[in-house]
Order: sequence, then C-alpha cells, then structure tokens
Amino acid sequence: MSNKRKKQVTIYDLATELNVAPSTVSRALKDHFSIGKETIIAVKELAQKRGYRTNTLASSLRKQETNTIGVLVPWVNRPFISSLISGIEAASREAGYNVIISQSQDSYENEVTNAKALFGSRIHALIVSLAMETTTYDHLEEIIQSGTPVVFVDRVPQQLEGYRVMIDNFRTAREATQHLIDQGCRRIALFGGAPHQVIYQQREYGYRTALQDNGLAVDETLIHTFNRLTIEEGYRLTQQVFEGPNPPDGIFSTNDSAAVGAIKYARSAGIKIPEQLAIIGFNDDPVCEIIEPQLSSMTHPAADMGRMALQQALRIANPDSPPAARRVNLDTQVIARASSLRKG
Amino acid sequence: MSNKRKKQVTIYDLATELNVAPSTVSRALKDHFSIGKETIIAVKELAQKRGYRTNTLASSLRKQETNTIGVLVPWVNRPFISSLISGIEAASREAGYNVIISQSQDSYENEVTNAKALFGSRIHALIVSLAMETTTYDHLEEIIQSGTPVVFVDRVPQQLEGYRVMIDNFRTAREATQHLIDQGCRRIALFGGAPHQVIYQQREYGYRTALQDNGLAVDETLIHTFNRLTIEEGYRLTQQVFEGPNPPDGIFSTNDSAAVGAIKYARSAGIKIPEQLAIIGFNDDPVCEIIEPQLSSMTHPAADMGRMALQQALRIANPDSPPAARRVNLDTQVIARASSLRKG
DNA sequence: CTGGTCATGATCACGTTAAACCAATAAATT
DNA sequence: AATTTATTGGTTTAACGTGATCATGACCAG
Repeated sequence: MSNKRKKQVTIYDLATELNVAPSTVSRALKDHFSIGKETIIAVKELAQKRGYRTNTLASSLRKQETNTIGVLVPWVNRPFISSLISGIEAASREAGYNVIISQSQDSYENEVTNAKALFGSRIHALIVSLAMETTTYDHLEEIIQSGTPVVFVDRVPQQLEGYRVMIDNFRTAREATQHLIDQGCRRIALFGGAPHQVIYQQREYGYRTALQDNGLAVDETLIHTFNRLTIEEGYRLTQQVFEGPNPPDGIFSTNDSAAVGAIKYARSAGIKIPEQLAIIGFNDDPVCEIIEPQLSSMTHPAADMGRMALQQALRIANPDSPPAARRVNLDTQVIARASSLRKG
Repeated sequence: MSNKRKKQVTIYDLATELNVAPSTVSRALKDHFSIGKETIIAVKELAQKRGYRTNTLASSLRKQETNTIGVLVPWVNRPFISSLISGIEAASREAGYNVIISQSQDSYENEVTNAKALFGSRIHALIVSLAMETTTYDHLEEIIQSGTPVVFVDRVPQQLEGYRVMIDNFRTAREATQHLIDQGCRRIALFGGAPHQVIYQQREYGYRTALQDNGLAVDETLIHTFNRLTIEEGYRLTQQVFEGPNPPDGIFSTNDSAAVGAIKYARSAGIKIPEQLAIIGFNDDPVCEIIEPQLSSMTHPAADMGRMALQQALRIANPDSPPAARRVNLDTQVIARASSLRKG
C-alpha cells in the first residue's frame, strides 16, 4: 500500500540545515582538503543523524563512471562458476564495487544480448567467461573498443586481444596425464570439450605432449570430444569405449562431471577402479570427495581466479595502480585420490 | 592505453541531427502516442545507426527508480543458492532488470553492511535469504520502511512482517518422516539446523507431527542440532550416535550435506543402508544422484523459488499488477532413492 | 596595500523525462 | 458559415542529486 517511497535525504537538505552550500557538504563528505575540520565533522555527524546515503546514480552520472562490475558467465549454478562469482563478489565489495551478474546459458545469442545490456548499464568493467557456442567476438570487441576494461576468465576467446586470467591448461593437462602414466597407465583416453574453445585445445595438447614425453604413441581413437561434458555423456561414452575393442586403462577427463559418468559406468559394468581403469578429472569439484571411489582431479582455483580477475579489471585503465597483466596464470595441482592411485 | 572512453551518443545528438527537440527523441524511443509515426521511425533508425543506448543512470535518476534488483544471500557457491540466483537472474533479465548480488557469508555483520550498500544503490527491490547468524532485523526493517519491496526466500525472519517465498517446511518434513516410517523405520533420528531459524523449527515440528501421526513416541535423544550441517558434522554425529546405546534405524537430515556425512560414516562402519539404516535428506542437491547408495531427498525447487520471488518483488508496490501474496509456498515432493527404499 | 592562504559559495553540466505549453489542422456545434 | 472544441505532433522548461570549476571574501604576513 505504501507505494510512496520516503523522500531521500540529499546533500541539499544537509546544506540548508547547516547553513552551508551544497558543494561544501559534498566536499566535506569526501574529506576534501579545502574544507575546515570542524565543518567536516559537523557535516558527517548530521549526515549520520539524518541517515544520508550518497545517491550513486547521481554521482555516477556526474562522474561519468559507475562503481559496478559486470559479470557475464554461462551459468551461475555450476560449482566452478559459482565459486568464481563468489571470489569476484567478495573482492568487489572490499573495493567498493557492486556486481551485476548475467548468464548466457551457454547460448551465443544470450551472450550478445546480455553483453549489450551490461554495456548499456555503463559498467566500470566486465568479467567474462564465454558461452560454449561462442565463436565470434564482435559483441565483446565493441565493449573493449569503447574503453571499458574487459577481463576474460577461464573460457577465453581464441584470437581476441585482451586480458586473461586462467590456469595453465597445457601444463595442468600434461601433469594430469603424467600422473596416470606414473600410475602405470599405457592406453589413456581423453575426454575433451568443444574443440573451438581454447582451453580444451590446450588441454588436448597437454595430453598429447605428456604421452610423447613418455614415449607413448598417441592413439587418435582414444581421443573423444564432448559437447557438454555431462555425467550422462561421460557414462555413455565410457560404455561405448568399453564395448569396443581394445579399451583404455586410464581416462583423463577435462571436467569432473564426465569423469563421474565414467566412474558410474565402470561401477555398473564391474570394471575395477583404479586397477583396470584409472580416472582423473578436472576442476576438483566437491563431488570428487563424495563419489566412491573418490575422484582424482586437478585443482582449479575458482575463487582465486575471481579475485584476480577483479584485480586486473580495476588495474586496466587506472594509471595509479600497477599495470594489469595481459595474462595471469594461476597455479594448479594434482589431487590424487582413490580413482587413480594404484598401491605399489 | 586508451584510457579515454568513447563519447557516448545522447538523445541530444540525435535531436540536433534530426532537427527535433530532445524530448521528442525521448518519447519517440518509447513509442509515445503523441509522436508521429514517421518521426518515431526516423528516430529509431538514426538511434540504431549511431549506436545510441539510453543512459540508464540518467534515466533512473530522473525517474527516481532503478531497474536493478538486489539479491542478498549467505553464499553464492552453494547448490541451492546458486540455482536460486539462476532463477532470479533469468526472470529479471526477461523483465528488463539487472541483478546485483552480494553475499553475507552467513555473517550478521556482513549482512548489515551489504544491506546498506544495496540500499545505497537505490535498488528497485531486494530479495533476501538470511545469514545463519541473523537474529535481529533492523537493517531490513529500515529498507522495508523506506518503501522498497523486500521478499524473503527460504531463510525467512522470525517475527518480521514481510513477503515470503518458501516451501511448506512443515509439510515437507512431515512427508519425509512419513516416508521413512512407511519404509518400516521406528527410531528416526533428526538432523536439524540452527534452532532460531524458522525453517528448521518448522522442519522439526513436521518431524514430530509425523511421529505422532503414527503413534510413535518422540525420543528427545534422537533430535540433534547442527550449526552448519556440513558433511563433516553429519559424519561425526552419526558416528557418535552409533557408538552410543540404542542407535536409530532411520535418519531424516534437514539438508543433504549432513545426510551425505551419515552415509559416509555408515559405509565406513559397515552399517547397511537402507536395511539397518534408512536415510533421507533435504534439497535434492545434485550430489544425491552421485553418492552410493543414492540419497533420497525432498525436492527444493530453487530456480522456481527465484523466479517466484522476483515476480512477487515486482508486484509489490505496482498497482497495475495482481497484488503480491504475503506468503507463497511452492510444492515439494519425495524423491525416493536407494538410501531409503527397502524392497518388500 | 599587496599577495597568499584558508574556507567556502555559486554555477553549471552529466543525460533523461514528466509536465506544461503551443500551433495548426480537423471535426463538431450552433 | 462562423465559432468552438478536439486531435495531432510536437516544443520548452525544469528537475532528479552530485561534483568540477571558477569565484569570493576574510584574515594575516610582510
């Protein structure tokens, strides 16, 4: 019923009450050097008493700069992404920024629409993880051109020049594969993602390199590409592979979900893990510790990546800060669990 | 380097180019009835050509109303919450609103700070799920008083008058307990949450009622309270209960994590599920289908709750829409899986 | 009485839009 | 036919709250 909002307190109100000019109030609130100490105290006290809150809209409009960070991700309800957002949110709030989120739902079309919407909100900076479908980047190029800082996280664009925060996918995949080899695997299958996404290319390359490092031939029939890397896809493909000739003795899955699918099939088919089949995933989702046997994986420091992406975003275009790095790589490590650890 | 942002196109630019007044452009873009058809077309065409995007800051300032929805939750990286946010985000974007998120990290202090920050951003409405710690509500009362629509989701306040979107916790808990009874359980333990949170009170009440419905005595020693309902807590408490005298033959856990802990302990201690111990959780997190045996649970329609919360939020204070409901309850149902299904 | 601080005031401008106003033509009334 | 009234298609003005810029006045040292 009370459709009528309480009138907000403005610097003008404070000014009249204190018999000073609005601009004095404005400056006092910001501890401007040219305002007397007593005035500053008086203004702040009254502001407190009257419940004054600066109108960020007006301020942003005037300053031609918002305190809002845009985040554009495929989905918010995925373990990796939600932790990424958690990191971005925490760091943003500490730095005095708000976070607007939007999800592309892995659709290119949505990504374009949302990018435009965020851009229209005059965000201070944009942090993006690309939709699976995305192969062209005009919608983001446009934003970069406008001078808005853009930082790509994890799923980064192929060609586009820009700032990136990632893990070293090549090295991480190489280590994951090496781990399986160290555990005695000789025929390792690869469960890879959409081949136009850089991160999956790099992971495949890491896999290939590890094999070569150890003098193992790359068997192309062991390399599989997934559209969505879901549990179901992992299950189905594992089944298919094991019903064919010459099954693998190890699987390196480029995410955890597909690896879980593999474990599920193996368990249902009576395939012994890790003796007959060693499995390692990617991301170290919470599920790794829940499934039986527990799933080995590569850490993917989601929250740290979020914090780092924000830091970079704030450094771009801020001449008073250390310069932003074009490319930040965060450390990862092998978490060896029962699914790959062969005793002795 | 290009620290200088491209100057944005304004209605003023379009107006001069078309030799009309800025207000005409403004109205044309909104298909105002008093503007001629041809003018509207001409304006829109030019706007398109010049890449005009309305400055939402200016618009919001002028209209005294933003298109931003504030979301205040304990954590974004939890399955239930991230799905809730996903629902809010999707519905908001469809309705033309942005979503600002902030997490209290289950701390009362953070919740207050963030509430103030969101309020300062002049949000159109606020959707809140309370921090575990929160027991007083002045920070939210203040926002409600100001006329900003506030909708509580899931973790709602005890006394505070306000709009709520929840599930029927009482009925849902009663059904969960009844399910265990139907499967032959006679000594059912309750794993409950923070007792000052309404939802956990209601769940306990539902549990008690189900027992009484079936003529079973309530054994207070079977009722356990958890601070955080984590896997570890669930594990430890199950161990404690089973090392004591007269262990239960069923567990109703008010979230899935604690139930997973219970399964883990049972498995390690050789307790047969569901024969010796039947377990049902709450939320139907993805983990339910991953753990072995699969965990029975009660659905908790997170994304739907998010969409519904947004719908209510937009209806409050909008006289042109159907009135908002003080209380919306969404349906839930039992998902019976191996952890509780006793054959025959 | 000149010049320099210190503390503050006055004046827009940021981009948009609601409200009030206006001119010209078409339609309705006497 | 003459006059009033509506309708169409705009324009002008002001305001939303803040803050950068430039102006001002009091006081004091030299």
